[in-house]
Order: sequence, then structure tokens, then C-alpha cells
Amino acid sequence: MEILQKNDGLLIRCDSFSAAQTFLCGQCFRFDRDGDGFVGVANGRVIRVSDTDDGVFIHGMTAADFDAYWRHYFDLDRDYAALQATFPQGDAHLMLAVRECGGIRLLNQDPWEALLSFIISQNNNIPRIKGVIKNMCRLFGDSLGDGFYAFPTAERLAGLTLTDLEPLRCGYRAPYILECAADVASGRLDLAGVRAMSYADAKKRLLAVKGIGPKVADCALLFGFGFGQAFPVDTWVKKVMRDRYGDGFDPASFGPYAGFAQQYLFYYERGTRE
DNA sequence: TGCCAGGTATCTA
DNA sequence: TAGATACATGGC
Repeated sequence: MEILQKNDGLLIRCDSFSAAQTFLCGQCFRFDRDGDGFVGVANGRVIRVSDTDDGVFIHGMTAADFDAYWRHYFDLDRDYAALQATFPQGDAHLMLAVRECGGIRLLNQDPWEALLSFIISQNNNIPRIKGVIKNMCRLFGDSLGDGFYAFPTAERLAGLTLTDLEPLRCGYRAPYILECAADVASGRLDLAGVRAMSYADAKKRLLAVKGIGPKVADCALLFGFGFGQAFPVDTWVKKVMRDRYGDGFDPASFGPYAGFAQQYLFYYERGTRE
């Protein structure tokens, strides 16, 4: 990886890194198209990122800020070629998905944001998930200026009522949001503790929260807690499993980074690549 | 207009 | 224990 300070930002030259694939692959919900790039909020900061012929450009970024947070957020210290080499090389479909979607970086997202976002995502489509989360941030998150808002804290949401959440139009998920927020705010659900657990124990702990099933738990564990073996199975992945792998398929056969393989397959299957 | 969406809880046999 | 059904809402 090579990092160059440009006039007004940083240019990241790195294999296996595409802003478009990273932000469009369905792992996060707070980035939108902005001209020739993407703009969004993470870690209470607004950032703009563009693909260029010369690499990925992060607008207004300093090397110090990059090293302090964003290098890890974009998972840039991971060797993706080595990771992909752990996949079963005889799996032609997976190899094709990796080849077509190899610019995906699995973002190291905030655990709380990932957990709540995927609670909202259940039985929902991505445009509407983004809409609900955007409204939730606008109503209950701190203003960051220019119409951007931070993701609301668990403490803030825990103090709300179902009536407060009505403008979100999030349906039957509203009580799940309040219950999860209360669990986290009270310390009953210790997110740092979950991160320190084994994958099996971490999943078991999340499944004990009402509104969190196997799919939401695995999404949170993969995207927010750094468990690369977590393998979320949604309608799209079920379709891949059914069409390509047959009944009785064990995701563990993809290896220790099965979750990454899942993300390549999910993005490839949905056909929203660029 | 009807199907479907990055599912889960609950009921029923 | 496994399969069926209800659930809110709106994108397409």
C-alpha cells in the first residue's frame, strides 16, 4: 500500500480497494453517492471518498487522522490476497465473485452502529433501511453540520418511547430498537465484552436479545465485531447456497474468513456491481 | 397491484 | 423439534 498526501486529502494506492464496491456491497448504510464519489458518516465524522484512476482519494484527510482511525476502518492493514488464498481455490463460482468484486474492503464498523443497523435491516430492502437510519440519525443523533448527523448513542435511544420512534416508520422493529438500546445503555449487553468472546459465545450472547436472530447476529459480528468467520445467511445467500452449493453446505468449508467469502458472493449475486 | 426485502417471534402439530 | 404464519412498511 502506498499513501500520498495530495492537495486536499490522501491518495491510497492499494490492491483490493474500490470505494464503489466497498460502499455499495451492502455492509454499511450511511454512505451515499456524491458526484464522482461517496459521502457519509462514520465515527462521528463526515468523509468523502472517490475512486480515481490512480487510487482511492479521501478528501480533506490528513495522514495523522488516517493513521489514527481510518486505516483500520477501511481494513487496509489486512492482506486481502493472502485472505483470498485461504478460500477453496477449486470453487469456480467463489473465484469468479472474488475476481469481479475484489475491491470490497470489509469495514471495521462501530459495534453498536452495526448491531442496531442490522436489527433495522431485517426483512427490509436496502433503500428503506438507509432511509430509516438516516431519519433516526437526523432526529436523535448529534448534528455534525451541513445536514450530517452522528449515529445516535444507545443512551439517547434508551430514553425514547415507541411514540418517539413513529416518525421512523420502522414498523415492528421499533420495540427491538428500544430494547437493544436499553440493554447496551444499562450495561446488560456489554459490547466490548462480546468482542472479547469466542465467536460461538458472542453469537449466543447476541441471540439472547429480542429481535436478534442468527442473520442479524452474524452481520453484527462480521461487520462490527471483527469476527471474520461469521457467515450471515439472508435471502440472497440462501439463493446462492441453493443454486450453487446444494443442501447441507457448511460455510466453514470456506475457511476462517468465510464471512468475507459471503460478502463477495452476496454482492456478486445481487448484481449491483459497477 | 402484488411481490419482496441483508428475518424473527410465536404458534401449532 | 420442525414447519407455518404474522408482522410494518414501502421500493419496485
